[in-house]
Amino acid sequence: MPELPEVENIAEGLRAEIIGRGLAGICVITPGMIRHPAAWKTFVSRYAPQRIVAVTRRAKRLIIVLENQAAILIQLGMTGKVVVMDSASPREKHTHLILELSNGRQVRLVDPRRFGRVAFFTRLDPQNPDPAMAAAGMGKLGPEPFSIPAETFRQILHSRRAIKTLLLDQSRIAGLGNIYADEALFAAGIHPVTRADQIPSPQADRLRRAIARVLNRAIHHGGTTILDYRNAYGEMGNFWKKLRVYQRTGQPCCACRTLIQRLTLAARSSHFCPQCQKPNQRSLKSF
DNA sequence: ATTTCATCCTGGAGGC
DNA sequence: TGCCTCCAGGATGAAA
Repeated sequence: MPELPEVENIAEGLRAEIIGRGLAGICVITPGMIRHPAAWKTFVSRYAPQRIVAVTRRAKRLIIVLENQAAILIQLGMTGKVVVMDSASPREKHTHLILELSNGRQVRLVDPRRFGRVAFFTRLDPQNPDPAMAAAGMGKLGPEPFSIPAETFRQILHSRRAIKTLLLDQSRIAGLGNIYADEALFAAGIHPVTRADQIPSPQADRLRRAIARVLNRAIHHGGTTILDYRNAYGEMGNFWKKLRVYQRTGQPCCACRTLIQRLTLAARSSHFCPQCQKPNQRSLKSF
């Protein structure tokens, strides 16, 4: 399940492979994956012969920047992956989009569950992509999780919702998914059901820094591979070896040996150490 | 307005 | 072995 660190690694791998190459053609295999624009066939025919000038990322969205500020956006959803292969190599099942490069290589989007999506832009500012994405109906994104000012973070936590639920809300903070939300909460010693506005500010600041630290470490280790994630070279990430709570239910906590527990919150599993992450009184009452 | 919930979709796991 | 059911959860849009 690609979250921010996985997308960052994919972008990094893609940069070396495709920047400076010409985009010789775009092959849409599954039109249902294209969410924008409705007239995407026009984009495909008109903007295909362009040079790729950059590969960037906004939250979990991968942005391939073309000349004249045209851009292709890929959101990987749960099971999406991007691979670069020779055009002659056999096409994997569930391949939905192929970008043909001028050197005979291909960028392919493979996504068994089709939760991912693709959008084409005739004009998107790589420094400020949010307006174009909003105009495409892609939903608001909160700030990137690195370097959020303490005061901004305090405002984000001003909510009665459980902190875990809040961390997964992309319109509040963009880029966290279930894995790194659990890992950041463990690192900050906060129980997932804790009401966000009941977290004392020293602990809130610990969480703010834990989020950035966990994501940076995951990027450094090539991301986390649970099932499907691969980088642009088809390699698995190594961060799963570093996970402290995620999918470790019943295993001893790395800090205190208490067994990791799991609970369902907002229809998602949360993993936590009941000893290191004590719920406060308010959250106990509301849960 | 805020928050929750069903929905999309396939593959893998476990039960029988 | 094979069939069935359940589960995984990112993002969205409808409903409470």
